[in-house]
Order: sequence, then C-alpha cells, then structure tokens
Amino acid sequence: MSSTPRTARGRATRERILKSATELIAERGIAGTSLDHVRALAEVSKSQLYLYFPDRETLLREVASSTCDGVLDGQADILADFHSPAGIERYLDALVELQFDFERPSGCPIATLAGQLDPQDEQARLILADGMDRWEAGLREGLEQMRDGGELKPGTNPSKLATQTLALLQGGLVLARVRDDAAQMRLAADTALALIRSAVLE
Amino acid sequence: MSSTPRTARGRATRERILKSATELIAERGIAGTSLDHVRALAEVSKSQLYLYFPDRETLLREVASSTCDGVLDGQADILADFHSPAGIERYLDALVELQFDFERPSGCPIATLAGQLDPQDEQARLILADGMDRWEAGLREGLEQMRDGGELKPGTNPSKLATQTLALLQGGLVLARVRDDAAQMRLAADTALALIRSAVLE
DNA sequence: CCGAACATGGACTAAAGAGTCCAGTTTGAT
DNA sequence: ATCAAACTGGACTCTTTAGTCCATGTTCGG
Repeated sequence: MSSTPRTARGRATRERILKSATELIAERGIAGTSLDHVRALAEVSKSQLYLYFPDRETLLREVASSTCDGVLDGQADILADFHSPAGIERYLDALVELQFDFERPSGCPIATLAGQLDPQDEQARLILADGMDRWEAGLREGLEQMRDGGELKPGTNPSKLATQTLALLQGGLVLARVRDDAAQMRLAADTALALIRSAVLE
Repeated sequence: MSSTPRTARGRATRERILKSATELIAERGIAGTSLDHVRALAEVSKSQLYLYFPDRETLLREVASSTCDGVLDGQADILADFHSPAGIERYLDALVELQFDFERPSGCPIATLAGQLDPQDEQARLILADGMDRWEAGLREGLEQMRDGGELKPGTNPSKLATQTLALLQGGLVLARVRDDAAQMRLAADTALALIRSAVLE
C-alpha cells in the first residue's frame, strides 16, 4: 500500500518507520503516540514519513495491518499443531503463557487496536476483521482436519466451534487485561479446551 | 470525587459536563473528543470545566466510572432475573438484542474504554475492573441463588461459571464489534446458555 | 560518468489542544 | 439587604501536533 520505495535504502527506511510506529502504538496506544515519537524512534526526518505515508491515517491503517500480521506470525508455529487434542492443549497453553510472560497481561493487540481506531474508519475495521478471520481460519482448519479424520462427534460444526473458541479467547484476554490478572485467560482457555473436548470422540 | 458543587446550579453544570463527556466519548472515542467538544455540548465555558475537574485525566476517570454505571444500570432490570433457566435466557437475549438494535454493534463500552485509556493509568484500570466485577457479581449471585435452591449439579462453582459466562459475553462483543456482525454475539450468548444449562439439574 | 529519479534533513506554518486568569454575576446564609 | 462564597464567561498563553516546502545528498540506468 501507499508509495513503495524503489531502492533498498528506501525500503529499509519505510520498514523502520512502520516497525517503530507499530511498536510504540502497542506499548503506549494510538493517543500516546505522535508522528514525532515515531520519527524519533525510527531515526528519520519528517519528510521521510510523508514520502512513504500520505498521512497519519494511512500510517495507522498499515500499523493495524502489521499488528495483525504480528499476532498471526507470533502464533503460526503453535497454531500449526491445532489438529489433535494434545496439539490443541499445547496451543492454548502457549497463549495463556504469553499473558503471564510480561509484567502485565496485554490482551489481544488486535482487539485493543479496535477500540482505539476511529470508529468511523471502516477501512481500518476491515483490516482488523481480516486479522480475526485469519486467526479463526487457523482454528477452523485444525478442527476440520480432525473431523475429516473422524475424530469429532458427528454433527460437530468446526466453523462454529472455531468461532466459539475465538470468542472465549478474546473474552479471556479482555478480562485478563482489565483485571490485570492472567489467570482470567487461563480459565477462558480451559473452558475452550473443555468445549472442544466435548466434541471429540472418546 | 473532585470538587463537589455546593449549589443546585453548580451540581447541574457538573452533571451536564460529565454526561456530555460520557456521551461524546462513547460515540467518538477518547481521541476524538476534546475538552472543547465537551464544552460545546454541555454549553459551559472553559472555567467551569476546570472548576469541577482539576484536569482532563480526572474527567476521563469520571467518564470511565459513569460509563460503568451506565452499563450496569442499563441491564439492572434484566440482570435481576438471572436466577432461573428462563430468566437467564431472557437476560442473554436482551444483551444480544442490544447489539442488533443500533446501526452497528458497539461492543462493550467498558472494554472499549479499556483499550483507549492510558495503559499507564492504573487508577482508570481499577475503575473499569470494578465495573466488570459488579457485572460478574450480578451473574454470580443469580447462580448462587440457584445453587442454594438445589437447582445446580453438585460440584458446580457459581463464581467460576460467572467468570466463564462473562468471558463469553465479552468475547462475543469484541467479535461483533470488529466484524460488524451482531450474530457473533448471538453465538457467544448461546454458548454461554449451553454452558450454564449443562450445570443445571434437569 | 552524467542526469533524472529517488531519498534525506530540517525549518516552517497553521491549527488545535490543555490549562490559566480575572473580572463580573448569582446564590444563599445571616 | 448584605456580603462572602460559589459560579460563570471568555480571552489569553504555551505546547504539541499534523502537515508543507525546498535545498541538498544519493542511487542507478544508460
């Protein structure tokens, strides 16, 4: 999107800007991040910002996109195991661990951004929705694999089960963040595990 | 909190400011709401703002508090029924309806605020956490009432079940908002209902 | 190795923001 | 009725912010 640099130097600069913006916003929120902060962290000048991004709004949308990519990339390896009871348990454990790992539970970066972006900005919403869709697709595909392998009770709807799982995870992340208590995520993940187990044969 | 007006006129002015700020922030978010917008909607002057609220941060905290009160008050009547299978179903239906009622699902105002307030502002977080606690307490008390009436399977933990329910609702609200699809809330609420039903004796 | 496109630095503008100040008006207790 | 406290209006300052502009340096194809 936006203007694409033609030289390697330009590409590196653009990357540095986007990475800095994404980092700062994850830490301090959109309201707490000015273009000047981004400029300083990325070590670029004002004109570079505006050479690669037409305006702040566009940069924010790209940050949204890059945030989604970060969330998805960050769980790609464990999500790949989400197609057996043991793999599902490992996946959920890993998500819970993430909330315990830092000083305080940070919640889901996608959902957090959703609350910060201009409610009028439909384009931004679509970017975040796509992130959620990709996440849910990962869950659904694992469950479909199990269904195709005859591991699920007949009548189980992998698509619906994936949405239910994602809802539980998102809810757990919200509660963990608001209550500053990662155990809330633990409980939500356990509930999701039980829900899935109840659809597994044996 | 903050300076309390001594006259009826002063109280009315303070109320008007807080109401206007809460309204504007619910609609346009914190970033999209300046003190000048609040000033204009409340039809007060700058000095009134600063007479009743020492600074913006304090006003935002009171908005957080008033937003929680709004959410709780708004469901007080139906939440009161949350102590029988039928009442629980009515309650969940009502919550789902709320998401369908407006042009687009607005999610949970408390959770939305959580993503917008300064992540460093611990005091603000505590206000929102208290809102969640009060909400969950309502659910828990209904379940405890059922347990005490012998309507729940032995071993059922009302407190845990209330948290699970709230997590599902919050997750449903997040997904409904991000996907602009109230059906996501419907599914989450149905899942919560099934979860609770599975703990009810016949 | 030359010129055109690409990339950079940073000064500059204009607007919006939060917060201050004080002179004037209203209120209510005595 | 009076006077001090409470309340109001709005001009003012200071800072930060997004966004513009242009002169200079770098890169790369021909």
